[in-house]
Formats: sequence, C-alpha cells, structure tokens
Amino acid sequence: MQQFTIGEIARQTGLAVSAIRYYEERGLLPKVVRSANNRRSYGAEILDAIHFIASCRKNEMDIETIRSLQLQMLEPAPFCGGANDILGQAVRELSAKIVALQAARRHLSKVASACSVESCGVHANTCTISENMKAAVLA
Amino acid sequence: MQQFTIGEIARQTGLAVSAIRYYEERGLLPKVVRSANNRRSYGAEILDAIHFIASCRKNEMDIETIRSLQLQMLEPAPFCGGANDILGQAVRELSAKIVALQAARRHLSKVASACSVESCGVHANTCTISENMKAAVLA
DNA sequence: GATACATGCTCAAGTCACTTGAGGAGCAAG
DNA sequence: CTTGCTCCTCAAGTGACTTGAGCATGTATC
Repeated sequence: MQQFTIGEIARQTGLAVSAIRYYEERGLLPKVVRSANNRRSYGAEILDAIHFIASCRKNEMDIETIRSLQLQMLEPAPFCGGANDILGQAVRELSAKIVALQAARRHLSKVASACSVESCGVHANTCTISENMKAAVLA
Repeated sequence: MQQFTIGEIARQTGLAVSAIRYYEERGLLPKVVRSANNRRSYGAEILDAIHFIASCRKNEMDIETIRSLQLQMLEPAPFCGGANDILGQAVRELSAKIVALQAARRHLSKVASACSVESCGVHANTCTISENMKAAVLA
C-alpha cells in the first residue's frame, strides 16, 4: 500500500504541515513510522483520523476532549455508548453554532444593506459615538 | 438617559467583562466616561457597537480588520462603498463557514450513527491504528 | 460601626492552538 | 557545486482573551 509524506497529507487534508506535527505531539495522531531519512511516512488510513480531528476542531472541541473521545472510541462498549453520547452532544453544539453564524450573517447583511442613499447614518451609528471613536481609532 | 455598568453590559451582550475592557483597549470601543469612582458608565448605544463586533468576531475577523472597517464606516462615502465591500466579503465568508460547519456536522453524525451492532469497528477505525494510538494516548 | 461580599479598577502573566524562525540535512535538477 | 524543495527538531512568538494579584467602593447584615 502507498505511503505519503507529511506534505502530501497536508495537501490532501488542507491542514498545515505544522498542525499535523502538533496533533501528533499532542497524542491525537499516532507516532508514525519514519522512512530512511527520519521523514514521517503515512498510510492512507491517517486521512480518516485527520478529517475526524478537523471536524471536532471546527466544533471548537479542545485537544484534550478530542483525545478522550478517541479513547472512548477505542473501548468496545455496547453500541459505543460513551462515544456516541459525546458525539451526539457535539452534533447538537454544531447545530447551535450554525444557528449563531446564521444570525451573525443576518446582522452583518442588515448593516451592509442599510444605506440606500448617498450618505447614511446607520454605519456611523453602528460604530457609536462617532467623534469619540474616531479620535480613539486615529490615536 | 440610563447608564449601565460594565457588568450590566456584559450580561446584556453575553460577553465577558474582561473582553469588553479588551475591546476598549484595542480601540474597538470608545474610552467611555467614568463615573465618580472611576467606573465605566455606558449608554445603551454601546450595545449596537458590541453586537457588531461580536458578529465580526464570529466571522473570525481579526481586531485590526474590525478597526479599519469601523474607520471606513465613519467616513462618509457614496453608498458607503468601501465599508459595504468589506461587509459583503464578510457575509460571503460567513456563508462559507456555515457550509463547512454543516459538513463537519454531517461527518460527526455519520461517525456516531455508524455502529448499530454491539461492537463496531468504525469508531476504532476513525482513530486509526488502534493499538498504536492507544499506546500513544495512554503514554 | 464592623464585617462580608459583590463589583469595579489596573497591570502583568498565563493559556490555547497553532505558526514562525533558527539551524541543519537529504536529494534532484541545472 | 550550488540552488531549491521538502523534511527534521526545538524554542519562541502570536492573537484574543482569561486569570490573578492587589486594591477601592457600595450594599446588605450583624
């Protein structure tokens, strides 16, 4: 089976090389076999693990939490109980985050679309206390 | 008009008191009037500005970018051109993030729902190289 | 009036998830 | 042989906050 360098894995997953090394250091990825010149050599299975970590990180799950989730997933349990509880929780959190981002988008859209005449007061209001702010910002 | 303490503003916006002070220090919020005992005293207009900052931050806009966006919003421009360009860009980025989170949610849901028998291999696979990983995680 | 305790202030240092930089090596192409 | 690309390790830097120390003030309770 084919082996990949860390650079190739980075390209395939969209992560930085340094991030992959960091995940390894923190124990989220196995200490992988090194090739002749001390270079890391990955099999394709690592991609699953990396995508899983990426999904967890998008949910702002911290490194420790991901680590313990992985541990749970290694323990055989009836219907993977513990692991699935945490994953279910994560899915619910993701839903909440999606809703929050949609709200942020609505808010910014509204601010952006507010001015339909040449000079609008809405933007300045959103910044509050224009002169005060301007002075502070320019300082 | 009513004035609020930093704690009240924090409660109303869901931000930490320390975060509000930090935004002030970085120039995103005006250096506000102090009451008798050197306490910050806010008017209700600050809420708009804070919600705006929060929406920008949800989009991972950095402090400097928000600062320059605010500056643009203070400059009168035809149809608020510059500001609206940046805001439009922000809205597009938010859309992209929402799509990414939805993908992460689908991915985690799939991992979670994969096991329907008592002992499933999917979870262990997602962690890759079980024994290797286990050793690494427990170390 | 003394005491507790919640809230506020400033300033310095800590945190988390990475990134960047220094210093070094292997290897193919020109 | 040197230029350029990718890789290595280890230490230090970064951004956006948070936490902690040390102190003042305001309100409620004894």
